[in-house]
Amino acid sequence: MDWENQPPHQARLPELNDNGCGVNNKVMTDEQIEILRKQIAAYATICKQLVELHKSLASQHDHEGVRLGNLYCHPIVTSGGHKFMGRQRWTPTPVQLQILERIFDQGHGTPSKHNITEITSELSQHGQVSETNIYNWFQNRRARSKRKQQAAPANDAASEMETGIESPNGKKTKPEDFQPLHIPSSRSEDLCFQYREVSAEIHSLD
Amino acid sequence: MDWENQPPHQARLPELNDNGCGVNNKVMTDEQIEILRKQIAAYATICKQLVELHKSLASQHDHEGVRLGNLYCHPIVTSGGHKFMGRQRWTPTPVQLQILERIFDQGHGTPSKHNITEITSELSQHGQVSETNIYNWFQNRRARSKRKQQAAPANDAASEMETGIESPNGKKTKPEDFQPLHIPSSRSEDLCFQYREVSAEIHSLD
DNA sequence: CTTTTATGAATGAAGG
DNA sequence: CCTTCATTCATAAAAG
Repeated sequence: MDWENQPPHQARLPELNDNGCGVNNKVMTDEQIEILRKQIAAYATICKQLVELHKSLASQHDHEGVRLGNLYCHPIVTSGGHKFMGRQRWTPTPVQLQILERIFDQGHGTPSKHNITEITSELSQHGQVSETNIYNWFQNRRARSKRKQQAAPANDAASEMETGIESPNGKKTKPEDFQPLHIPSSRSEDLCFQYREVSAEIHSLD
Repeated sequence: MDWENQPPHQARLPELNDNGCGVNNKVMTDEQIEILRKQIAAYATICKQLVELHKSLASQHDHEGVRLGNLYCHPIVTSGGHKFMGRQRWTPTPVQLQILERIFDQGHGTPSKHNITEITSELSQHGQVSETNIYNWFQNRRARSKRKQQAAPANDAASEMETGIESPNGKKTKPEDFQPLHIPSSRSEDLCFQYREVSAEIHSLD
């Protein structure tokens, strides 16, 4: 990695908005904005995939009690007590999450019983998981996705530049409100390809 | 990773929508460009760190589990000293808080949907707030109120409790427990990042 | 400035 | 499906 060694300087963009009017403010066209969005999206993809990679790599070597976050049944036999705290809440690994998201985004809002079984089977290759987990996940995902959609459509051509309001909170400011650029194709096979490409693009950005 | 540490840029032009040249393309201000650039910089940083992490992981191939499975961390790069992330959480004003507390104490254990809207409406007169904020507030308030009650008298009645690992010390468990060891590499506490962060970043692009 | 605490928000699971 | 709860995560605010 060497892209972080760039000297500090201001973002320089191709001056294609210089129409000779004497105005020298730097602006971006829709096209440029789109490019930037794609770049960021590409980074998101890479980051996700790298995390997955790490995750699965780690899980290979980590058979021990994983610290927080990971599933782990506390077989702590209720020693002499009548209360056992089975701290056990499934936490999808990044790999599993990606798969789930993909399936969810593929439109099929119908996770039928059979599909659940299939999905569970697939996810099991990346970590402990049960059908109930999958069922719940889709249930929650759908409900929350829906709930988010119902809010914050009141965003017209408002520009926060002039308002002076520091709060980005218009209505419901949730990260998942809309996904206009929810990652371009998350095919994990394209990692290397995307990696190189983005690297190059980043350089051109500066 | 220093290239994002740049001095305040010089050209700032708040208004640049129409320069009178008849060109009607959408444009971005320097500030907006700066935001985008920093977002990309953040991704670059993350990717770089992840790659390094991966390298060190790979080098110590069959080592003991390098718990990077559940990377937990704070900021997703704090550059320049600007808050460019849209990750801002709502903080009730004293007035709002007072109103909320009053409503909560009024016994209404039922902050139903309609009430939420009403309350939100009222609080909006005292500051920016959303229904989700209110919903969360009551949710948290109830949960924590409950937990506090069950923790208070548990001080001397601990005789019944087993010597289990879990030690409900009353309040919250110490977060320090979660970082027994991280990667055996340098500055390991800096290269954590969470999936959620990336998601938020991406979505905040809009 | 660093560490700790308080609390807004995210989410898996349970109930209806 | 929808609501509610419990637990955890992340961060603004407070403490040192």
